[in-house]
Amino acid sequence: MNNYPQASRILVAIDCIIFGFDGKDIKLLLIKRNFEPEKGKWSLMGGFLNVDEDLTDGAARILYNLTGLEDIYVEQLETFGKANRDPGERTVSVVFFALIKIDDHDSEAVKSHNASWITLDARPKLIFDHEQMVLRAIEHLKYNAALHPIGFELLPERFTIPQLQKLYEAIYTIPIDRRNFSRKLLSTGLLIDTGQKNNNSATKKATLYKLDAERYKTKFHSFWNFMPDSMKSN
Amino acid sequence: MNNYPQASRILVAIDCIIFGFDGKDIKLLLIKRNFEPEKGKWSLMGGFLNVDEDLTDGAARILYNLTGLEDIYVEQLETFGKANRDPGERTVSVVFFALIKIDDHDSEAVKSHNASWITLDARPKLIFDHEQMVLRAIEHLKYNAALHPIGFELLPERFTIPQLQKLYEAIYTIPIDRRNFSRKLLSTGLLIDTGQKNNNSATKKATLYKLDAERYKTKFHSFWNFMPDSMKSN
DNA sequence: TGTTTTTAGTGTATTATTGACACAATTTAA
DNA sequence: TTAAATTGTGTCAATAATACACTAAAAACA
Repeated sequence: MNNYPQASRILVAIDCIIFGFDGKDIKLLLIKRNFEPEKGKWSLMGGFLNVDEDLTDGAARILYNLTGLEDIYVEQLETFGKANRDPGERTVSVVFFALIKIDDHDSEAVKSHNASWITLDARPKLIFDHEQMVLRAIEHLKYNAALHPIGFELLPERFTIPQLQKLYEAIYTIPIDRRNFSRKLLSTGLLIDTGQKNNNSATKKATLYKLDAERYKTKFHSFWNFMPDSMKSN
Repeated sequence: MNNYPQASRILVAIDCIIFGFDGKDIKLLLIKRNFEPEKGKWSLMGGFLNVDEDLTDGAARILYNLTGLEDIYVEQLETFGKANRDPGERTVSVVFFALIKIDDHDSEAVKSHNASWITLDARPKLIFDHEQMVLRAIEHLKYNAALHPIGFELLPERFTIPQLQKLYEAIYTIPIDRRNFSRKLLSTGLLIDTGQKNNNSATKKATLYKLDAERYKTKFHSFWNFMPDSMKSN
């Protein structure tokens, strides 16, 4: 069956931007390719869409292969379609944006793909247009973390408000007032006090919170103001 | 040259959501297909990406063919990739979101494509997953028009604040307080008073404004608050 | 044991923004 | 001239954001 005889069939790739947070820096999961083409160079984790596979399933497959995780936070980001973006053959790439809790991933799977967590500002040169994809993903992260509660996806199940603040300071590379930040976050009603305290701390132990899963789901698309207005200046 | 022998080549379609505003209702430019497949049914304007064509050029080509316009506001919206979304052959569709000044389009081109402007809530059943695409586009319009100055793309070069308000009321289907809306819009500094008055009015003539093009360009990505907080409720 | 240092948690005064509403001005038609 | 419709501007109270001060807890160390 061929309803569209004159149209071009094109390779459809999937590339994944995977962000993590180690408590101090935002990190990217990148692979050093031990396969052709471009063997030995750094790139995003990717693959090709199969002809009988849903696009979202393709992204989930690639993410699972690299991280061993099935319940990752994923959004479709943008499709990159410059005619010459892959010198090997015309390929359109659908880029996905993923946030993971950095300690949850399967380190065996990561190792077998020759992948590493790399701090954002220490990232190497990447193949093709992958650097543009990363820039687009950083932009997306900054934009969306200010409006929607996606930051939590980068933190452990239980987290403290100071941890959350360090995350936001890493995303926006600005200092944030501790007291105003705390008030703003607590006023969303998203945080549930677990009654536990953080033991990692060297001094006063901070309260551990978890997400109010119900409220998170139903209010995810409300606009919040997680960042000071100065971030969104005119 | 074939670097990826085992990967699938897939049709890549481009579909365009084209919004207009007639002063009263938000409208969609839809085509009644006079070609196979699905002849006689309604659909979005679309086509296939050529193998040597940039994705954005493909979208511009399709938009130009239908509207005769070259300087349309276009964003890439989302790529739809369910395996069975086109029963004819596996096709991935990249959907573009376009806003046009409804009086600017070439009505000959529109007629020759068998296209019509159709009010949003009077739209017919569409082929394939085009209804989902439209819903996604409406969501995008509502979300982005509240934060960024994209509404102007739907109005003539020179417009009045009451016209602008009617547009926002059509997008969100809520009444907006005239005085607060005016204050909010003027405070953005985006509007330049042309000194002219609108003649269409039956009573008091409203001031015609135009966009401050410089400020529009440089401040486009700032966050604004074009809608009352109640729209973005917790 | 108590003092110092560091980090966490809560409070408050000032300023800016928003929302609700009143009133004056302009234009056409009766 | 008057009435009706619409536009433009102003005010006040409530709310939210910002800048800052103080108290509490925990560990290190004299």
